[in-house]
Amino acid sequence: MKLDEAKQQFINSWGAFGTQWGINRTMAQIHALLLISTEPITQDDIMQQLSISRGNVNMNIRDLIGWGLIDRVVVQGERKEYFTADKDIWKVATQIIKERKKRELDPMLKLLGNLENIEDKKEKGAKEFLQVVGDIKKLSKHADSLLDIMIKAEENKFIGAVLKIFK
Amino acid sequence: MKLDEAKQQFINSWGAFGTQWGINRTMAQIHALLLISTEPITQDDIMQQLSISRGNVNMNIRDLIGWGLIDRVVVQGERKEYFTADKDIWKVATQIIKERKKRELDPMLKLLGNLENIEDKKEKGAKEFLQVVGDIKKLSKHADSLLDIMIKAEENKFIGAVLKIFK
DNA sequence: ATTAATTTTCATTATTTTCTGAAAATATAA
DNA sequence: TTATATTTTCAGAAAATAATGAAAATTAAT
Repeated sequence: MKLDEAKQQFINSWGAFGTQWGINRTMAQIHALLLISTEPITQDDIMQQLSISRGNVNMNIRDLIGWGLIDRVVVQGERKEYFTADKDIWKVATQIIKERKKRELDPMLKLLGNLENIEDKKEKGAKEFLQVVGDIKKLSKHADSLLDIMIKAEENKFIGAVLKIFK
Repeated sequence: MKLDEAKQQFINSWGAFGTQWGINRTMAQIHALLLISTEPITQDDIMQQLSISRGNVNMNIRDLIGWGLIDRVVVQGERKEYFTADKDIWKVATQIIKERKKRELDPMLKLLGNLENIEDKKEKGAKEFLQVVGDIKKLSKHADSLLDIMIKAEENKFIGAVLKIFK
């Protein structure tokens, strides 16, 4: 396989994987493109490389910045804005985990907490309902902790080493 | 909040969360409904409770069975089919992890392996590309191991205990 | 201050995904 | 076997999501 071909396949596949994870295909593709771009690139470069409109590029770039995955960079003597993505994949993963925790896990825990405050806990079926809700809450908290461990493991060699024992 | 209200909110929210994770809203709702149903229920029950068509119910049930999240059960003396969901949330999580590993992580590792076979590894930019691809591959393998640990932790108290140290 | 380049917004359009409902297939009972 | 109940399929409809492109806003240069 040629390098350009491989790059193209990487971008396309990344987009397809993104879709499965509930992420907009184009957003994933832009991220992929930036990951394998050695130099910062402009919105026009992205438009041209992915054959998409200016508006589309602009909106998705804004989202990616919101996710903390890409950054604007100023290129000396250039008027246009340039963009780069952090190439450190561990940091990328950590950042995604942090954001998803904030955007999804936290709201979920809040919801489950609310659902536990039902009026008549003696009512038929209440026990089973509270059991399921309680269990999901417990599991969510476990996941929360585990993700924190992963985030810490990125900086802490000791934890990383201990985790390896179980592999 | 009344129990019925809480149940309804659980179903709706579960559907919304599902959407964020790339899962069909209705499928998530059906799963939620089955999680909080104390007895097995029929397709007609689901149609009625969620106000959706027979075809929709049937297709999503088939998917949920494919995910290993729900089961058909035979009710003595009844002609209709009944369905239940496993209420053990740890098992549910484990099952989802197993399936996603199979459906997403494995194909991803295969793709990355292919991308490493580019013809001219001396070409300009090839080094950086291979670095990113290699790093993602490494990370995916780590994730793979970690998920295996989680699956094991479901059965193995010792691993669960060690993981707790870091919380 | 005026002009030109660049970015952002957002109403409209296109695409993708999901849902419906009726017909076909299958299974059970009479 | 024939009739009836139940499940499955799938073409077309509806809904949800994403993309376009041109106008508006912003920014920088002259």
